[in-house]
Amino acid sequence: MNIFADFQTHVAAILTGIVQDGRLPADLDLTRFVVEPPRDTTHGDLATNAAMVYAKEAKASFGSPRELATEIAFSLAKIETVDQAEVAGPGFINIRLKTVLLEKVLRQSILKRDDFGRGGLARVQDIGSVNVEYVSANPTGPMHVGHGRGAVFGDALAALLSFAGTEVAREYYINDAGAQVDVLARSAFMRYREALGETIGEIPEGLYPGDYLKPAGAALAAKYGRKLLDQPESEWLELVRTTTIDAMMDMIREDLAALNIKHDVFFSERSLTRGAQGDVIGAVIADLRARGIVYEGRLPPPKGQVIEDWEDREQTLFRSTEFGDDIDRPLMKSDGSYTYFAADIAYHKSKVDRGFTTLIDVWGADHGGYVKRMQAAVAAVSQGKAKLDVKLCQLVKLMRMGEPVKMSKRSGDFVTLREVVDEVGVDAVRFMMLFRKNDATLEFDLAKVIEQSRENPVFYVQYAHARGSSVMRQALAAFPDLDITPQALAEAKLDLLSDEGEQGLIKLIAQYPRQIDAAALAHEPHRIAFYLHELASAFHSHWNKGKDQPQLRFVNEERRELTLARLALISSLTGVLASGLRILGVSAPLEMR
RNA sequence: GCACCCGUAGCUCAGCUGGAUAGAGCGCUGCCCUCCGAAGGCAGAGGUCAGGGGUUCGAAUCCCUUCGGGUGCGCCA
Repeated sequence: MNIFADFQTHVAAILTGIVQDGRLPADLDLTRFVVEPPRDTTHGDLATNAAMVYAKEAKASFGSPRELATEIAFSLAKIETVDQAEVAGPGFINIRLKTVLLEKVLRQSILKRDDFGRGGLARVQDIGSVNVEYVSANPTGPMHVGHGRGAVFGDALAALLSFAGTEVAREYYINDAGAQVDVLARSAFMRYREALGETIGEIPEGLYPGDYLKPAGAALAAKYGRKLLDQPESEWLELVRTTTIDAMMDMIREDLAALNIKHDVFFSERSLTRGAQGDVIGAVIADLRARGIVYEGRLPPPKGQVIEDWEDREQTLFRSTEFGDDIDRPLMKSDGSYTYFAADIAYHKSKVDRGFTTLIDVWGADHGGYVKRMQAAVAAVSQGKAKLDVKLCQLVKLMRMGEPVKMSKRSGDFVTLREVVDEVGVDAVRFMMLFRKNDATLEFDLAKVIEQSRENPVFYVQYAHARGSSVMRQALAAFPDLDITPQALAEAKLDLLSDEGEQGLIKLIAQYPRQIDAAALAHEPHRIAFYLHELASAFHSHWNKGKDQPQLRFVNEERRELTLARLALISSLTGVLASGLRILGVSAPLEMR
């Protein structure tokens, strides 16, 4: 249950009443106002700006926003869960709830457990089913840390959307069709020769030098012996390419699995031209050409940079300018093959054809220049029915004690994701990747994330969960026969939770469903990480008060009823922490070791 | 030259799609804690929200512009 959403409905109903009286215009957009926690908690439990938002429309019947606010507040005050509703400032309405309502929220959060906060988005609006495409790293080597950020982000976003009540598919686009996979095949072939005892020396410029191809070469040697050695490249290329891509994808899947990431669909770019459907890209282009969106034409050379071999020629162009792009985009290379963009159009059309209406692509920030054309393409192939949101993930700067980490040469010129995961663990990697907005660069300090201190947000949040669990154990030690099942806790005398700190925690817990909805709607999983940090902080802070004021401690051996009520709060709190952490893919430990 | 992203406390960053007196951690200053609910606690100082204009009841948030940083700019993916 989401009290913010509930009161959004209440206020909308009151406004509708005023509309029916003819004192507000009939076409009033009732989604414009918000019900939110007030900045200052002394103002009350909820606040709405409704009267100010509709000030203009209300001018005819109401002298000022405050006048409209007064009328809304009057109606709100009649709701039985409302203790008080008063107008403040320029026209805010501050609502103070009866404690029974917050107690009800607490009770529900205990009884619903994992379902508290779930499914809110589905009730608010129909998002349709969502396709999240993330990682999509080229199958030419192990994943590096930058890939990891996109991977964790996409995975958490998918989990968040799913929790919020939308259908979600997690998808990986395998770029297995371009020139670089041929380079991969040639690189693997070098390792194949090496595995058969040849001295290959330095890997030639332009090929992939990394050691990670050695196993692939050895596998080829084991499978084909010396058979391929004397064949021309045209004979072995496809064979080697296919097996090597498979090996690379296995490696990538392992890297992802180490982060607990699993995709539903791996979509092969190659399948768009060589699959059962034949040349899908050609078909899509033909279709768009018939609609006048693809044409033959010339492009001006780009300004501000010199392209030496610029050749002014007529080419096949996608009319992306019609959908907001800066320039029309080529679909065919001069050698007659499709551009990457052409394939990507067909791929995104496939998503649309499979029924997705919200497409989310997670890319590295260096692909920012590609966003407009892809959105144009989605608009074109879906006839405007599907929306593409592209989430760009910025760089990750690896640090150790404040110093930049030197790049390892062992497996190329980057630090692999696997190295980092092995060093600091999944939880630290996932949480830190999400404890920042996706489009802000991220400083990741390998030393700090494993520290057990307040400075380390991963530890701080996990510790809150562990501390809560520890309270439960302590309570059972003090009252061995205590029934702490959710049913029993929900029946505790929750009105005993009268301390300011306890009330603050309850109000924060009541915000969880709203945080989920807002984060899901904005496609911003980092909000959950920050919310959890805030919740943990409030808990630790209240806990610390128990040092000077023993009467605030959760377990009170003299007062069984009070202890039970406080355990109810703890149970709700750890439930929300665990729920949020699960969305982020971070474990919620029962104790810190 | 053009497009996109970023610019908030000394540092690293939030700021709930336009709301009330702009927040957190680190660092800094002061006090408390060595009778373990202290893998610390409390309090305080610190801001031209890069600069300037605009939109309106109200702007860190939206628009324009300047400056500064990043990314990209047929036939790479």
